[in-house]
Amino acid sequence: MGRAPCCDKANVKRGPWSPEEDSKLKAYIEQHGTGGNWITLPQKVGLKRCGKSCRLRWLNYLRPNIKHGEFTDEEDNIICTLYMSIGSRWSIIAAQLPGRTDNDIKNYWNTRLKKKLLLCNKQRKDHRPRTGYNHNKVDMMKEQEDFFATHQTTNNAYSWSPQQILFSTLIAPQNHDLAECSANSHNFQYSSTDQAYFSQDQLCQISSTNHLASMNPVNGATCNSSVMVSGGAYYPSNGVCNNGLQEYNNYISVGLDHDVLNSTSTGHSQQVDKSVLEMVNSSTISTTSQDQSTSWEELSPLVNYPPSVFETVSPYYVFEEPRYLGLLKQ
DNA sequence: AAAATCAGCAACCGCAGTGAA
DNA sequence: TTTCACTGCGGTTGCTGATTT
Repeated sequence: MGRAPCCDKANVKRGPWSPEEDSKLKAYIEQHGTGGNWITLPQKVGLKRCGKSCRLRWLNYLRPNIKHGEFTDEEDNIICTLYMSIGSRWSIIAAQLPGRTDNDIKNYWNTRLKKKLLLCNKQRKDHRPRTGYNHNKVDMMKEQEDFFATHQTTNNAYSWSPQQILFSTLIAPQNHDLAECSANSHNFQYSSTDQAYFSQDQLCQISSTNHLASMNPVNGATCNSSVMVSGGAYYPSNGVCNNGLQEYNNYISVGLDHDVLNSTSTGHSQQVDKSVLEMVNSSTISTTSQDQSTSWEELSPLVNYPPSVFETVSPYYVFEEPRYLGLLKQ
């Protein structure tokens, strides 16, 4: 037996809403509220619309304080940062942008922001050589030194942006008992329970279960603020968690070893992970329903990696030997 | 000027989660 | 404990105006 339809599709109006319908719905809800039941609402209002359609119209267009029009740079940054961290969880992202709807943000990302990012990336590539798998070792050494010079702090803790940490969790192995990579003064471990522990600094514990990555302080670490409302994400910075969004631009850009990513896939439910794997496997990611695509080569430099992941016995070999990441069984 | 293509966005669809009965 | 109505979400579709050929 199939699911009962939410309304009689033959007798409901579809397509764009007329101003009259808008004003009827708006007036009714402002006076009576939704009554907690969208299905019966159209009848009460006197509209030949599906309840779901009414709900959507109200939430995306009619409700008060909806912001339409251009997104600000700050909004762009928030969307990008959260997308890199949690993927296409539009409702969560929308919760961080007052007045914006998930639908708005989704459309904005799919039609404009993604292209904008790619354009930025292209311009950046024009100005500096790309780091990556084939990057020469001297350049990589210099880049790492620059990064650590910028990020290492007095108590020997690095600053991590939330997406650096969360993304590293997303690419963590799911089926391995325990993968570990250690270097310098830092250890970085992944367990098969999809959690990552910072064993050296004992700052945070990450879990990305239930589609939502989150981090919680352990062993006396302090956290001042949460980056994501729903996820309760924290990250360490100088032993204290600050606002990671401000640090979004302080990233180290690295190329991807496709073997590493291919080795991390099975059974992973994270949407970011899924899209990454799609990109890796097909070399392209679909951006719209039309035949437009964005190559992984273009997007990969936009994804940030925690420096520790790339620290190994010899950090300069890490790009050539995925097993050093602890992501492949040896 | 007309046709084709593109871009933006509102709206729809179907699935999963939730809670009441 | 199970069933089912309802809600919310993310992916997709298709319409419309703008731009290009």
